[in-house]
Amino acid sequence: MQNIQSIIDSLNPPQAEAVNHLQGPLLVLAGAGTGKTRVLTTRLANLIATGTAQPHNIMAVTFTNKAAKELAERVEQLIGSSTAGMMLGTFHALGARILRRHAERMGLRPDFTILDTDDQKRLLDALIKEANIDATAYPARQLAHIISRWKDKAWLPSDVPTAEDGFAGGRGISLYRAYQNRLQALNACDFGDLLLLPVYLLKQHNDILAEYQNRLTHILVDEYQDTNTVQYLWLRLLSMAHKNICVVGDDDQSIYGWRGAQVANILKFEKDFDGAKVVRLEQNYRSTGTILKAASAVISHNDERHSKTLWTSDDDGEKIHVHPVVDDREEARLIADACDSHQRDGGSYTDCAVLFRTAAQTRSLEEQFIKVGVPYVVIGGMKFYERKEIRDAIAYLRLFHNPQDDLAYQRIINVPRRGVGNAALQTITDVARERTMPLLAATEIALGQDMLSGKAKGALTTFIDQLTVWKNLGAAHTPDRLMELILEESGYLEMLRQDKAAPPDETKARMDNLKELVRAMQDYSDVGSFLEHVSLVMDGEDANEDAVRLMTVHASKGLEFDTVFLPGFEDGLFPHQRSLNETGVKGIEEERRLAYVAITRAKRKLVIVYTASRRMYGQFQPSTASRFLQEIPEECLEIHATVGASLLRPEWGSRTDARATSDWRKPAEPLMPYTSVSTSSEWDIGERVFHQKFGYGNIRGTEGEGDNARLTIAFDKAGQKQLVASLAKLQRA
DNA sequence: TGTTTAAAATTTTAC
DNA sequence: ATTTTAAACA
Repeated sequence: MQNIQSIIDSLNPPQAEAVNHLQGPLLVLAGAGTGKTRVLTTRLANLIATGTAQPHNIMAVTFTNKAAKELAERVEQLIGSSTAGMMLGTFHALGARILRRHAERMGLRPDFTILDTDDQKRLLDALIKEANIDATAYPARQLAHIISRWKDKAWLPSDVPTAEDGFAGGRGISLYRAYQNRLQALNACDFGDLLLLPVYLLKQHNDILAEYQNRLTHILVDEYQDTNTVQYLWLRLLSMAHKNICVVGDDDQSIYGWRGAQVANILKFEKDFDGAKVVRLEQNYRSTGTILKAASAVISHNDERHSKTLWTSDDDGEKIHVHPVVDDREEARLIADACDSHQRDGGSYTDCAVLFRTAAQTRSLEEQFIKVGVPYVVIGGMKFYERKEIRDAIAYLRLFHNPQDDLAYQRIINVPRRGVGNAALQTITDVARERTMPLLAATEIALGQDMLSGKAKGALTTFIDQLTVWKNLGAAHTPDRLMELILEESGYLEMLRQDKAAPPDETKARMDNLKELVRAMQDYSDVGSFLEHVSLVMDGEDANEDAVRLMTVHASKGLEFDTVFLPGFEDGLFPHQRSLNETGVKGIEEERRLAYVAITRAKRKLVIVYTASRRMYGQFQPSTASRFLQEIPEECLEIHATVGASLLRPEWGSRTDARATSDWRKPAEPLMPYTSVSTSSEWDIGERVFHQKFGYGNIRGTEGEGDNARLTIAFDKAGQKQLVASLAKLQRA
């Protein structure tokens, strides 16, 4: 074990104060780059080194798997032994662990399946249709989001106030109830349940609560500003008895309000936990003075915050580079070129990160990076486990592991094609419903009673037999070997090989992905633990290759880079239009915190880019500089107006033009802060319109609001159609 | 049942 | 513009 004391001696006074405060509630307000992780790990090590707590007495919770992993590794290094006995992990992972241990009490079996968003959507879609609700007007996505928010508030169906139910005329709650019943029947949980059910478990069973309270005498929470109501209740229940809870966070970096996070949790901590000690970390060790000044200026426009003053002993450093460009193509080229010259100058690609507001911006950047030949990795993009072939393979495993998993059954029963069509599936579904049993069991009944036609009968008999064979082999084989066997014997690999519609390189990529999956499975001793890994550890481990990092601003939280590029710094994109017209000042404040996070990722150099015109939905949209750019003091900035840009927007002028410095940030058109540029909700019943394909028509009805508004239009020639207002490109006739 | 064609949806952020 | 989903067709 390293000498903890010598490490504590190297900390600055507030850091040391936090590390030495081991009993009672503690709030550490840690600004960006102030050594938060260092404090967290050292404090954990100190708990153990001083004998205040044994590893198994400690619960340490983070939000991402990456953070959990880093925490574990660094603590292990400090204490010189494993953290295996510690309750250390993400909220979701720990929730799953608790829930599996006591599954029966919540009406589940310990081997329950964790559904991903796709399964969830599919299930809800079926329920919406069963309830005879128009799925176009009330999409499953939306319901999934609503239910998720309810779960964030720790509401079971019976807890939801009727007034809160705006879905399909107040039918959301009954759909939620039906959904929970289906989940239970499937022996499955969604992500929200991993947080919600443990809270109910602890609330309803005093013996279990007492057990955890006795065991977990010290609780540590990272990113406390991102906790939602369920997580808060969870922490409260567990810490009630001993009050040894230490939370670390930064209200200025709360960017998950849309996921139910309550900034209020961190703002009211001192009230919640009487006598809480508060420590502020304000010395920044990451960024230059200029970057810090810019970030502070931007965030100071927010009202709801613990005010704090970040400072650094570092120099001002380079000014922040601002590049107005013509369009997103030039934007991408500029960034790719800059990364290239950074590398030529002796830097490495890994120093550079491109952070954008929306995932959709990835593509144009990628294209340009490929063209210029700059290596890149997309972090948190299309995740490995979301790929179709991977999900198919996993569906086989799931059905193998949990025969009640109807969703997995539906996914793969006719993949590869076995001749099991709608007719056969309907028969099986009927049997299943009649006898309330899973589809797989129903299939066996249907086969036994000879209810299926020739082709389906043969195919399903073979399939059931195969499953039995795999089941028998399961014990003898390692999971990876079993996976190989299933892929080959089910004919899945053959299907990929035979797929003539797919280009050869894609077929190869799919095969490689499956090989990678098999390889990943080698680390697991049984199918169950692998499936747990799959559902919870979605962030793919990134190789340490020398490549520029591309990611959303959300994905960048907690990271730092020498050089940061911020493309798309435009009103309507960053801040995003959705947040502007939705929640008024709340929305813009969260966007501003997001901008704060983005800026503070940079250690030395920050490059902001915005375009005059951006391709969106396949067509060009004029754009103007972000209002956040105007919140940065001018002395922090250095503007690089290119020739192309000044041609397109003369008012930008050139660098040498004295007027340019004062005018460049003024948008060409007056800002319309809280209204949408699109045609949303401007349409009224009875209006006469023209559509490119359908011709002239009259609006018969409108449904919903904003960009999602749906119009029912009776066209003269084409008949009645339902169109989404923002996509239909309607003109007034 | 499988293939072709046309319409609708996508773009907020993610555990 | 590109991708996904539905429906019409063979």
